[in-house]
Amino acid sequence: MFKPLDPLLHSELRLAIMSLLISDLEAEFPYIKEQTGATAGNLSVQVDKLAAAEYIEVVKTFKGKRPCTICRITLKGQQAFEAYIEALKSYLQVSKP
Amino acid sequence: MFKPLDPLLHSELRLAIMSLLISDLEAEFPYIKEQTGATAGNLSVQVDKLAAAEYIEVVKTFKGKRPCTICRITLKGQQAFEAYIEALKSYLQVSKP
DNA sequence: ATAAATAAGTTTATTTTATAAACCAAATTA
DNA sequence: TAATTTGGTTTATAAAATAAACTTATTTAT
Repeated sequence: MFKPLDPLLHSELRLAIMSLLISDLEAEFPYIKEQTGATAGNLSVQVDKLAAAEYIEVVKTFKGKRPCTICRITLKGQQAFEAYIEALKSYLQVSKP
Repeated sequence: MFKPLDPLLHSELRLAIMSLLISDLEAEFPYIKEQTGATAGNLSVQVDKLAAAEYIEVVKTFKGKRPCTICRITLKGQQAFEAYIEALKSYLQVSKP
C-alpha cells in the first residue's frame, strides 16, 4: 500500500540539497546554503549524512586562497532520489484499488 | 525557491494516515493500523497530533460492546494536505529558472 | 466458573533527528 | 593591527519518531 520513504531523503533540508544537485549535478557549499536558507551548521551536518550514504560526494578545493567545498550528486544518489519520488507517489495518489 | 514543508505532514506515518483519510474521509483505528503497518502506540500518538492540529477529528464510539475509534479528516486537514503536495512539488520539479 | 488469549487503545520511555549555538582558522577590510 | 567577513566544523539542545510496557474490557477455551 504505502512504500517506505528513505529516511535519508525524507528530510526537508536534505531533500532540498538533493533537489538542487539533481538539476545542477554539483554546487558549492555557500550556494546551497543560500538557496536552501539553511544555517551553515545544519547544512554541514546534513551534507555529511548524504556523503556518508554516498548519495553525494564532497570535494574540498580552493577558490583562490579561500576554501571551497563542492558537493556533487552520485549515481547512487540520483537513483535514491528517483526511488524516493516513486515511493512518495504512493502517499499522494488518491487511488482506490 | 523551496517552499517550507508542514512538519506535521512531513512524517511518514502521519502522511500515510492523511493519505488514507483524503480518499476515504473516515476510517477506524484498526483499519488505519493495518493499512499503514504502524504499531498501535505509534499510531495513537500520531493520531493525537493530527487531531491537536485539527487536521482530523477523532470520534470514540462503540461497535457492539467494543470501543471503536473513528478518524475523520477535516476541511482544514484537506487544505493542509493539498498545500503540502504543492510545497513538495518545489522539491521534486527539476526546474531551472 | 475461571483462566488464557485477544482487542483496542494509551502512556511512558528510549532512541533518533533536526537544528542552532558556539567555535575555529584564514583572509579581507578599515 | 584590530575588526569583520568568509567558510565552514563541532558540540549542545530541543523536538520527533518509535517501540515497549501497560490498561481495560471482551471473548474463547478448559
